[in-house]
Amino acid sequence: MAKFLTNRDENYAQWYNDLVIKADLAENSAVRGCMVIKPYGYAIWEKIQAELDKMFKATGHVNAYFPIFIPKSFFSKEAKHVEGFAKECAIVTHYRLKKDENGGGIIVDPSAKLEEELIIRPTSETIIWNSYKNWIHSYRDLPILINQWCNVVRWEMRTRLFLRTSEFLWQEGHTAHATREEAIEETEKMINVYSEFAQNFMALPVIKGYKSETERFAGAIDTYAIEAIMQDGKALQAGTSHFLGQNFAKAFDVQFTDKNGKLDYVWATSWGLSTRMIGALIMAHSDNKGLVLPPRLAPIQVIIVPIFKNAEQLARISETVNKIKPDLQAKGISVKYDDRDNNTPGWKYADYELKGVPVRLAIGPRDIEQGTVEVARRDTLEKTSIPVNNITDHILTLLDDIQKNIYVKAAEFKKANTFYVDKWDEFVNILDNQGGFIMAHWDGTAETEEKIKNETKATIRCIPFESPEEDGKCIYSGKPSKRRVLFARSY
RNA sequence: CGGGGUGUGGCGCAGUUGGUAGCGUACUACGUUCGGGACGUAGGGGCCGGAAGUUCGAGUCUUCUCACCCCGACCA
Repeated sequence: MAKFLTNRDENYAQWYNDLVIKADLAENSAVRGCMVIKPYGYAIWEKIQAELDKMFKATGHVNAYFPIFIPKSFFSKEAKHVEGFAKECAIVTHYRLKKDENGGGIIVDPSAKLEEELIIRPTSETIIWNSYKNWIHSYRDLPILINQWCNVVRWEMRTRLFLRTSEFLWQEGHTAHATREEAIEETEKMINVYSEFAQNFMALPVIKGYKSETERFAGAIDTYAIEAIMQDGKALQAGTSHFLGQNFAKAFDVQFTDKNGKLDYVWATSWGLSTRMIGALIMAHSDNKGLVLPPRLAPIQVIIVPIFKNAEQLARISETVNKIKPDLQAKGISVKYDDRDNNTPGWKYADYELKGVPVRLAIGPRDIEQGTVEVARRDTLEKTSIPVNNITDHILTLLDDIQKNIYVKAAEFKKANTFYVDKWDEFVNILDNQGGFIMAHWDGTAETEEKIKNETKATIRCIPFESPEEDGKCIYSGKPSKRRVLFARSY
């Protein structure tokens, strides 16, 4: 058994941390709160980027790049926005170092103080809308549908690999529209893109919904989010899409002339998804043997392990591998052949299981004799012997099966851990003892939301789009409510 | 910023009443192994986070300091 991993059921947080390190996804860096994303972890991010980027392009978006530095004055133009981010900003105040006259070291040159400090972007609405001001004059300039892939910095007090780091990678879309309706449509479109991505690629079932006013993005009129459940019953916000109204247009004075020659402020949206998704991927599917990656995001989909006693045997096995590997690759499957002789097959099995490679092929002398390949799937750990001549087709369907199975498993987990609760005792009891998603009535006030948060650490994750209207009473205050909202403790 | 903890070969750890550093693992070489994390033999690698002090002598005692981790408040 996984003697190198902390047991998931004994210490979930430690299991997660161990897994990130042992699977070689990332490590802590010399800079507090910042991680080094190692090649295997970055390869997952590249997969996420590639798929999302395709989806963005397919919905009419283009990529661009804006500066990492934002003049301090830009930030204060939108009141709620600055309020929301002020407490976690990194600020550049100088642009030069010099030798310390008193010691051997190097100090900040006091004479190189910036006229205006620069904020390292925690998000780019301000710098982008400052540009949009110059780009937009007429309704003919709209819509602008731009995305950028970049890093952002939010000076968090406590950090965890992938889930919350001071610097993280993400994409942020920033769109500008002529009408309120169009902007809302865009906001909805993008939360749907995220939701489809989560379900189809990450094998992660999510709940789409509105954020309550207190949980809303700083500066947004409305925030839509997708929320996923992790194996410890906690919720993880996996992506957000914001309807910004005319807030940023007004803050940056971005007006356009409409078809009737009338001047109006531009309508905006923004939406983002970050490297945090890798954390979600890990926490949603993995087990005590290590990662379980959905095939569609796995950097290596098929690993081939030869079993050999000597060079001649390896040569014969390699002959077979050299036939099947190109076939698999021709079908777009990423395959690695691990013919290193410094580890035993057993060691390699354990290692690739730790790394979550969906399918493992083992080929030994016995297989060569019988014309078979041993196929092992990571999700169920089942092993079967398959004739070598139809291995490609078998693996193609197997990868699909695994993708589906991981999704179904996660969906069943979500269902089994979603509770419809009407009594406060039960609400508290579930949170304390098993966790999970709780669908309960809420009176719609920030006061009640705050009280529930203080007493249980549970927050309103979202007001689900698909929550049907039903008469009920607030779980906390007993006041009337029209629909259930999603409560959970969260990351 | 509050509470707790840890700093000793790359990693994980031990180190007794103070006596001049050891184990596991990883690494290197050779040999035997190889169908679920192999084994043997031989090697290389550490001024014990930093500073000051006590002492004939400090990984160990004292004081100060730095860093990191975990739990809370803040957050994608």
